[in-house]
Amino acid sequence: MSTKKQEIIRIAREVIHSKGYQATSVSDIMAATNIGKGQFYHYFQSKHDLGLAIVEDLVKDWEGQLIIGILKTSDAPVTKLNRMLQWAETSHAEMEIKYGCAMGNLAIEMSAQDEEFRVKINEFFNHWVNSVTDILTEMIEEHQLDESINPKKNAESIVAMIEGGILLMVNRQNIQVLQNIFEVIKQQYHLD
Amino acid sequence: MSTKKQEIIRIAREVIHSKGYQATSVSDIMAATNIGKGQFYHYFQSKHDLGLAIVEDLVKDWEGQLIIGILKTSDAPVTKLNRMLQWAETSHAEMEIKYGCAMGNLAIEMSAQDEEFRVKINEFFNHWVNSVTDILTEMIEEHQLDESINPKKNAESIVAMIEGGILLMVNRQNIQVLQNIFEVIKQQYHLD
DNA sequence: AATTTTGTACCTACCATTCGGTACAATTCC
DNA sequence: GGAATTGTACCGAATGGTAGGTACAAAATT
Repeated sequence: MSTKKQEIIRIAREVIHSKGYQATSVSDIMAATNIGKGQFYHYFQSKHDLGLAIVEDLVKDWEGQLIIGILKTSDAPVTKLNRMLQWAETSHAEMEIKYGCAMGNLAIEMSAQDEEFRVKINEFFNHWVNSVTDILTEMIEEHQLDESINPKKNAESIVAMIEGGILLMVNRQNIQVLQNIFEVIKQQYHLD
Repeated sequence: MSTKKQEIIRIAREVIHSKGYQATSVSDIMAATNIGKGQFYHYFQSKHDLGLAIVEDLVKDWEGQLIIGILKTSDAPVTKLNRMLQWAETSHAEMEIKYGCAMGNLAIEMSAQDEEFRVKINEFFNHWVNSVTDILTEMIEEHQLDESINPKKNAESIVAMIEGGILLMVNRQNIQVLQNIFEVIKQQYHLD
C-alpha cells in the first residue's frame, strides 16, 4: 500500500473520529489531507471504500496495541488488566475525552446501517472479549478470583464498562467519570 | 403544544433513533409523517430545533418511566434495581436490539458537536446516576452491600455497564450479551 | 373577515461521484 | 542511446442529486 494512501487513511481516521462517518464529507477529507478529488478517487473507489479501509486500519492498530501488545503477553493476569485500563485511559486521551472511542462510535453509528462495517468492528470486540475471558479464567485458576464468576460474562461486562464509561465521559466532557469506573473495576476484580 | 407537533416529534424520534440525527434529513421526516415543508417549518424553526425538541421529549419520557416510575418509588432498593434492568431490557426491545439506546446514541453523536444537545442529555444521565447512587446508599445502610463500595462510583459503573452492554448488543445484533451483563450486575450487587 | 395552518415552488449550498485532461517516470521499441 | 509508448499520480470543473430553508398563495379554522 502506497505511503500516500496510508497517509490519507490516517488523517481521515481522525476527521471521522471527530465528526462521525456519515457527517464527514469527501470534501472534508480533501481539505484535511490537502489532496484533490482526483487523487481521492484514484486511491479509493468510494467514500464507503475509505470507511472500510479506516475500520481495518483501526482494528489492525488496536489488535496490535491492545490484544497482542497487552492482553496476550506473558505478564501476570492482574498486570495485563491494569495495563488495559491504563491504555484505555491514556492512549488517545485528548481526542477521546472530546470525541469518545473511535471504535465504539463507529459501532453505534454503523452497525445497523452497514453490515460490512458491523462485521469488521464486531471481530475486534470479539477478540477483545475473548482475550479478557482468557485472563479471567487464568485468575480463577490461580484463585485470584472466586470460581463462581463466569469468565465470559464478566469479560463482556468489563468491556461494556469501559465503552459505557467512555460514553458517559464524552457526554460530561470530563475524564473523572471514567476514572471512577476504572476504580470500581479494579476493586471488583482485585487489581491492586 | 399542538397534537400535530407532538405527533411529528414522536415519529421523528423513531426515524432519528434508527438513522442518527445528522444522517436524517428533513425530507425523511416529512416522508415518515406525511407532511409538507410548510407544515414542518410552521412547527419548527429548523432541524436543530426539532432535534432539541426530540431530546426534551425523550428525556421527559424517560424521567417519567425510569427515574420517577421506577427508581424514586418506595419499593425496596433491590426491587428498584431489578425493575430498572427489566426496563432497560424490554421497554424498547425490538428497536433497541437493532438500533441501540436512543439516548446513548445521541450522546455519542452529538455531545462533541452541539453543546445544547450535550447539556440536555447530560441532565438525564446525571439524574439517572444520582438516583442509582441513592439506591446504593440505601442498600449500604441496610447492610445489603459492603460499606467499602462507593455509591456514586458504583452507580456510574452500573449505568456504564448498561450503556456499554447496549453498544455491544447492537454491534453483535444479538440480545444475549446484554442479558449476560445484566446477570453479572445482579450477581455483583446481590439482586436475586 | 382575520388568523392559523398547510402545500408547492423555489433558492442556494453542498453532496458523492465522474470525467477530460496533465505531468512525469518507467518501459518498450528501433 | 534516443524516441515512442504506457502507466501512475493527480487536478479541478462539471454532473445529477439532495441538503436545509424560504416565499407565498391556497385552504382551513376561528
